[in-house]
Amino acid sequence: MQETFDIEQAYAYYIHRIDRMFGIHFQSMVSAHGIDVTIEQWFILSKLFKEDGISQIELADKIFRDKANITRMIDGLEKRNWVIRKDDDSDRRKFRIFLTKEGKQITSRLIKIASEERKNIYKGLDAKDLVQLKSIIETLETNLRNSEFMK
Amino acid sequence: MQETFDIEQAYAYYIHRIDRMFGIHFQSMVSAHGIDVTIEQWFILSKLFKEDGISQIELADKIFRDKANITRMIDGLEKRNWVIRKDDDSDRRKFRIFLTKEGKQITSRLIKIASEERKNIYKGLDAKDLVQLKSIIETLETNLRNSEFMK
DNA sequence: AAAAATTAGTTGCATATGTAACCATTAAAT
DNA sequence: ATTTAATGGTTACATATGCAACTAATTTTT
Repeated sequence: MQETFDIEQAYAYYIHRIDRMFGIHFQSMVSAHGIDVTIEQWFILSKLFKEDGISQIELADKIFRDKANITRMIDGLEKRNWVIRKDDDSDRRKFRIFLTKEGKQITSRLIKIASEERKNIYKGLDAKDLVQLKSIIETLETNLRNSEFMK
Repeated sequence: MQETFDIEQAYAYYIHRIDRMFGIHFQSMVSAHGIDVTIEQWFILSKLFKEDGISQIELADKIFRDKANITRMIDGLEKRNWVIRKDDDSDRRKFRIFLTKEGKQITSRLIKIASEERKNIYKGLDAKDLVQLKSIIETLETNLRNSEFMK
């Protein structure tokens, strides 16, 4: 068993590779349109596009980065005037993050760019495949979350 | 179309999340065994365990990082006496990377640790699921590689 | 109601990363 | 055979990241 272990059989490895490819592909794709955004900034922007006014902790949960990182990403987005922090009325520890007008514009552009490229990226995969992929990943997420090693 | 865009439907997002969970889970798992290794170092070690003596460029391709990063990772592994660089006889630009005795020992331990935890992580997934996951990811990889945005 | 514990967010520091420029060697073009 | 281009690897520098310590506000405990 141990002697025949093969990293090529390990899904974490495949997932890691494809994740890195997605990141590089995304950045190159948007930069071809003259936009400078990382894939994680894009995740944040599109989250906010869907649901404005969420807190930094909620964002941290969604993209699975720690809150220190979210602070710095929001700093960057705020510096570009794409998002704005507003105080939460009911809890003065919190901020609620909103897209500005410019933020909405750039996110719209990104959505258009990403949607068009999807045709190419998902070529050869049908709806059923994608449903299955999502379901498998959700199972993996659940198992990882329940692992004794995830706190 | 654009108005109904939803990041939750984007597979890059799911893949990114699960990748980060895998990374954190791995590190916490091995550190519970008193070992300090990142998941990427683990990828390199297990590659070498399977096929000793490959070059840095080959490693860079396999884990999809640039060669500058591989230089630094190999530096780190060499500093711990887990791997060793040897000159390539037929091409004096190249190194061939080998596991040392200690490197093989630690990799054996890691293989044992990872194999045991796999039962938990893949719980609820059968062989067919995993074959399908791999096949879908391979299609995505091919499509990304063929994209105009990947050079 | 005071003390203790949690929570949301920020900051500092040490380390990791991406990019581009660089060396040395090998391969290709002329 | 000499120049030119490409390849494998390293280095420098600016930026990004993970972690732990910290502040301020809120909740829980007593």
